[in-house]
Amino acid sequence: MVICGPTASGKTRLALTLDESFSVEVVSADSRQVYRGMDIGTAKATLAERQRVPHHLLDVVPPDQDFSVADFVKLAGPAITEIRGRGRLPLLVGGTGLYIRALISGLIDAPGEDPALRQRLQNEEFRGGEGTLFRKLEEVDPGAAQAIHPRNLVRIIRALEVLELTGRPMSAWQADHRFTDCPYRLLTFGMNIAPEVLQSRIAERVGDMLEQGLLAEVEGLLAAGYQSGLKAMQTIGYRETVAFLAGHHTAEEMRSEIVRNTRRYAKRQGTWFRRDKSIIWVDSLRESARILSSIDDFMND
RNA sequence: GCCCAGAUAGCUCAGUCGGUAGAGCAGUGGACUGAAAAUCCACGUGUCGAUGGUUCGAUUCCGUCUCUGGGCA
Repeated sequence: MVICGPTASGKTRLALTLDESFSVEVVSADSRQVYRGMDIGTAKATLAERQRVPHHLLDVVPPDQDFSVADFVKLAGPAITEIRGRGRLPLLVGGTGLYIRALISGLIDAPGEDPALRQRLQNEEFRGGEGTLFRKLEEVDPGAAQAIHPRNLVRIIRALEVLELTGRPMSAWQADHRFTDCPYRLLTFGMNIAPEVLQSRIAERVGDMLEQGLLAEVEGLLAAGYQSGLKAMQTIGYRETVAFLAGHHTAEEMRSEIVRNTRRYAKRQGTWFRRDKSIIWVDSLRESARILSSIDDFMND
């Protein structure tokens, strides 16, 4: 089973509720909760919650180690197999849409990132001026160039990287793949929550994080040598706090920036999940009966 | 009480030598195949403070009023 939805929509709470009726273990599908030491700002399940229900894919790498979708898939697949081996119900819970999709439907079979190559490409764009890499992509992989916006440098670089590493265009890899494999029988719930409710929950959660010591957590990470340039430190809540500690803005600005960035993030998550027509949208507070009966049907089918 | 300056999009403001107006931010929608809490794209009608006047036509000019800021008493 899958529980997806925007941040602060109550996914974890629903997972814990389901544990009362089924014997579940949670597999977290969250690109930030994988980092050790980043607890408050990523709203990780508490230790008490983790004692009640086992959680997987939390705290798997230190913040200075790169982690990607592919790493997630490599770890989550076996975790699910193990849980089923124990006769328990694996519950994939998280807000990182790409991770969920990749676990369910796989990825193209191309190699992972090559930091040196990416740096080289980045430099090429910088020296040649904006649009250099896109023009190159149009030449070497017109299919990918058509699918990628000329200013989306991250994706342009990835497409060029795949071609350079494999000798085969990204668009060709994608044409073969198309997200068709699915080794699982799935029941997917999405957290349905009114925008106004979500907004106030986000503001409330940010307040809680600050109260619980987000500042101290970030100071600790910086003191441990995890610098602000790391991908992990670009996480919402962390980058704004780093900027505050550096004196770039006031405490109040920091708070409202975190809230605003979290809201925008939640919006992007909504866009991602809305596209998935297999999701059963539920209001976890009011529809627990409906959720349980959906699960019942699913189990007995 | 008197003088001056403002009042235009949710906010900050620009502008219309009289022909019903546009930026930034905020916001909304969208894309997404190894950076995904990342990255990227698209979207701007609002009694132009109220009211009377001049005018073919007023958000724009003139009068009065209201509110806000500043100054003088």
